[in-house]
Amino acid sequence: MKYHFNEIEKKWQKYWADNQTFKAENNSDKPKYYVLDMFPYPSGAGLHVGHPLGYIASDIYARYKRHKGFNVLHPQGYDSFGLPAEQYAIQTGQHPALTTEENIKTYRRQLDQIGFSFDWSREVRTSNPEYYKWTQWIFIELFNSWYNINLDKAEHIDTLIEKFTSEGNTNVNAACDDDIDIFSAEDWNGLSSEQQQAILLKYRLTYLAETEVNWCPALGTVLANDEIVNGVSERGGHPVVRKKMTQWSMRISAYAERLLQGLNDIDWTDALKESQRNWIGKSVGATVSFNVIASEAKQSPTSEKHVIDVFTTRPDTIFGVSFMTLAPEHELVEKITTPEQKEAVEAYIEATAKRSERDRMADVKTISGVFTGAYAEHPFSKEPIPIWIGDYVLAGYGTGAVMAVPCGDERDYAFAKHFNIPIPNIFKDVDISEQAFSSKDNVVIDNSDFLNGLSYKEATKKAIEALESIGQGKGKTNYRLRDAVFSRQRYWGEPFPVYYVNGMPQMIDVKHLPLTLPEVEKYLPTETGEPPLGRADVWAWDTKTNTVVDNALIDHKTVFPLELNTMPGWAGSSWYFFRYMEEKANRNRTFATEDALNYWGNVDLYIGGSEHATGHLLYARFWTKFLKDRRFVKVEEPFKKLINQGMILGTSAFISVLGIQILINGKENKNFLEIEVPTKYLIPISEIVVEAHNSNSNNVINDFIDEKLNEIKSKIPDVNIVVASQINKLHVDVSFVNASDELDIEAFKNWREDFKEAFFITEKDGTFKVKREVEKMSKSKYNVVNPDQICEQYGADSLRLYEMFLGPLEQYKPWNTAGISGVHSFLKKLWKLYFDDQDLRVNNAEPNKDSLKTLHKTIKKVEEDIENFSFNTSVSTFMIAVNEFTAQKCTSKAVLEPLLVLISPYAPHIAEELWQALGHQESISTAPFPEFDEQYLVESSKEYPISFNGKTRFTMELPLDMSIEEIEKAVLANAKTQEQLQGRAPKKVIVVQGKIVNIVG
RNA sequence: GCAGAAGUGGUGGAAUCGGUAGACACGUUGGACUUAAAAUCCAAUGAGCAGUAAUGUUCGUGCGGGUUCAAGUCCCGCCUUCUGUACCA
Repeated sequence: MKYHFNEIEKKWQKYWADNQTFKAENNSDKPKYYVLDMFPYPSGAGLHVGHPLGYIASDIYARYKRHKGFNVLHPQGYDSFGLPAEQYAIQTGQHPALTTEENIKTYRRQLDQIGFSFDWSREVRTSNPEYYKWTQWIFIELFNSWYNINLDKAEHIDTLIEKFTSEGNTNVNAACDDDIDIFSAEDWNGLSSEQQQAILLKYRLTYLAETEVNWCPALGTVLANDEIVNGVSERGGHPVVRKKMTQWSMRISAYAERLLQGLNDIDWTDALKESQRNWIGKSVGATVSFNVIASEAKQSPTSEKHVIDVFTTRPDTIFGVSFMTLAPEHELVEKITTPEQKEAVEAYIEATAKRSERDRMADVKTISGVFTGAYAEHPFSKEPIPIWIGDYVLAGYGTGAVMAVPCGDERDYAFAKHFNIPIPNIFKDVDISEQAFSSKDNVVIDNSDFLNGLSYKEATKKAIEALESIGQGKGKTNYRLRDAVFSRQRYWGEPFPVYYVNGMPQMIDVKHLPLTLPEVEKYLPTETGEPPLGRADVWAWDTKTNTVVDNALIDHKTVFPLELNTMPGWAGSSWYFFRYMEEKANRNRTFATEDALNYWGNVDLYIGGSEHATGHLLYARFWTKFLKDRRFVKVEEPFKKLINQGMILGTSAFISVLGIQILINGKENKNFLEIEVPTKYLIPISEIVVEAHNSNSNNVINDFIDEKLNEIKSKIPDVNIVVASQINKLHVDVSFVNASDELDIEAFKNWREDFKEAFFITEKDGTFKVKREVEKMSKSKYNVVNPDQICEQYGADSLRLYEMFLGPLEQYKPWNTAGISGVHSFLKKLWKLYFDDQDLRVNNAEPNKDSLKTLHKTIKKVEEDIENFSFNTSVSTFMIAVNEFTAQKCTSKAVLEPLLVLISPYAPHIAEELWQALGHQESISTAPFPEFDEQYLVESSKEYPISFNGKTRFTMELPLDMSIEEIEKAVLANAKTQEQLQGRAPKKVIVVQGKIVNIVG
């Protein structure tokens, strides 16, 4: 019987679906294990071979855990809100829901054919109203919460209102906005409802705030930093302006310390934890307030006093301050700039506005800045300090202002040198004539009044105390992590369950949710710059009927306007892993029942790309911590163990094309003197010929040009002919290239009309070689490989094995379809162990010693590999095992049956088929994993490598229990040893029992 | 600039604890089977030198040093590539 993989794979995929083989139980005696893949976005292009890499790895692990007796939850679903569907809708008018539905169908078909053990009964889609109802509910709960720093957790807003009512806010220690005034209980109780709401908004975990955004009026939308190039939009090149917009924000900063500390308790890679730590960016230091000295020109009795607040990690260097730098966008710049400097400052601000934030951050070589003409007063020495602006200071970071200490900071030093600003030295016995001294170790502060002679630590403490005593600063821990903007001016996202009464946001009660997306006629922003929901005619909230009603009914008494923004992509993906815990039947009552949440706890293994390091993975941790504070879930961290998979790159194929252009009397003329002569030739050249040409060892190309030239000259004598030639590289579709890098010329000609008639310079044997290069897989590079074709040609089991065989999971590696024949023939060899041409050849023969040894070393290795996520090496191990069993002519069921269980996580279809052939009625999926037994691997002797000065010369088989002395004796007695030594006496003989013998001398 | 990861044959990679570098594959070459092709099977395959051969021998894990009986692996200094990025004050 032959290995008909297509039939086998279809058969078992159907079996698994029909029998719900991989359905997870919420009640089970087995221990639980939750394996999750990062949420896929169903894009229109479908899957390419790079996408399933992580899914295959997690599937192997999930299947392995089932063999190990676990109740495994391995769900899948779609992060189905998103920009591509919306863009497509804008272009075609097709509703994003329809596009999304189509894309999901393709995804599902493609995923099914790879044979994943997903529990599809638990599928979620973020764009389904029954799902986003609960996303809206979480938003409302965030709105109804504040962060109590004393208890270090979020609480319901009612407890805050209670405090305000009884004692005001003097004793409230909350994560809140900076601009909060102190008020008493009486003050609070005397406020109007609107005033109270406005204050509460400053405390809520989600709140409305003015945020500066990159606004592109032409596109009517907000752009990300990297969508802006040289101050204009990447798409279309439209101008972009900085604009303040009122948007929803999430007070993630309240959780900064817990997000940081939580990293210590989770099993993630150090690299990933490090990037989250850097993102959170904790720094300990102090805030210092510098009073601006009112300039004479601006001095007037009414002019307000300006204060510049800075944060510094080095308050010990306060006496080293010789200037201050403000971000050009800093709000004080305009107020303090003197008339003389006005022009220069304005020009600088304008120039800065054109630079992207990223540009400003990466460029450290260019030093630029302008003096504002204003001075600040040093808090202690009362000396005037010049205030500069410079684009190395960013408005969004810290306070947007820096106290510059050039002797202790490289950047400040360079700035001071560049602009000839004094560099006072405040470090004892340190030379700062060439560079700044930025170390915190071995510092003795000098020239610093009361800080003289102190170390970094002592001086820092004392400086903070002194600042506090004069009321111009205090110790502070700063985090880089900023609150996350939660509004998007898009259509295809979750609507906010919010309506506005007198400009104040009001939440819709959860019992009236979901608030579903309204229909709009176009998916673009409105002409007045409102988000697409501004186009909806029926988008007002009737508080009497609790329904969405026509906008015409808005009277601001009982019918109010609804929020026009939608939520960002990360809203739905910040809690989906909890939704999977609940079975579909129970999902309408709550986002997940307590029983389900208690049973599954958190995700045991999470696999996905490292691009989510600081986005999704931080937000999901934030929401989990919030949900725990409010007792909706029990776990502090959502993902216990996390592995980043690398990317699969494409192996692009290029052909070299010789372009010849012939100018006759300076003109490109086909009908010169009425003789038709082609003036352009495009000649593809085989890569080997090009290489020979480049190394000057062959002139096929020059000969060809000469030949063409002579051809023309014979037709048109006595004219001035100029020939220009150039060799260019051209991407060709990888599907036209075989394993030996040879191009299918006919297929290529059919693909590219312009080469239909082209002459191809091939090898002597007529083959045409392409050049290969590794690049990102992308449509435009024609190097995309579709898993559909692979499944059809080689089968899903081959695809699964090959993706793993390519290399370590976390590494970036190129795809080359040619290599798949290796794993495919392995599967054929495996099949042949069980079937000959006609029948099953497996019998009940006693397994021989060698076969048992092969089996048990395979069990050991595969188990270790899976536990270490080293899937590539276990594929090699299978190959070795099958090669050995074949050589041993093994037919014993006692060996071949457990082998199937080992292979089943990797190649489940063939394993099921052979398992059934061995007489089993049940699926292999829960068959117990074979037990490793040491006794089969016990060796009595060892092939010792005998090396001389570290170089192995020959091997000797010696008993393992031989003593070191005896080994040394035996080795020295060996004739080959004497030959190596050539009469010399060895200086030393090193014997490592069971490992190696090294003779020195 | 900073941070992280990586660099091993023609290619993907293995060597998990400092102990026989190149497992397992792809590709290539030669052979068997076949009218032929495909498929399959067998053999060789890091580079150089010597030898008819068996074999011997030198070099060899990005580069330069070091530790060690022994280094792809450990230490110091560099180079290159990839990824991320926030001048964090």
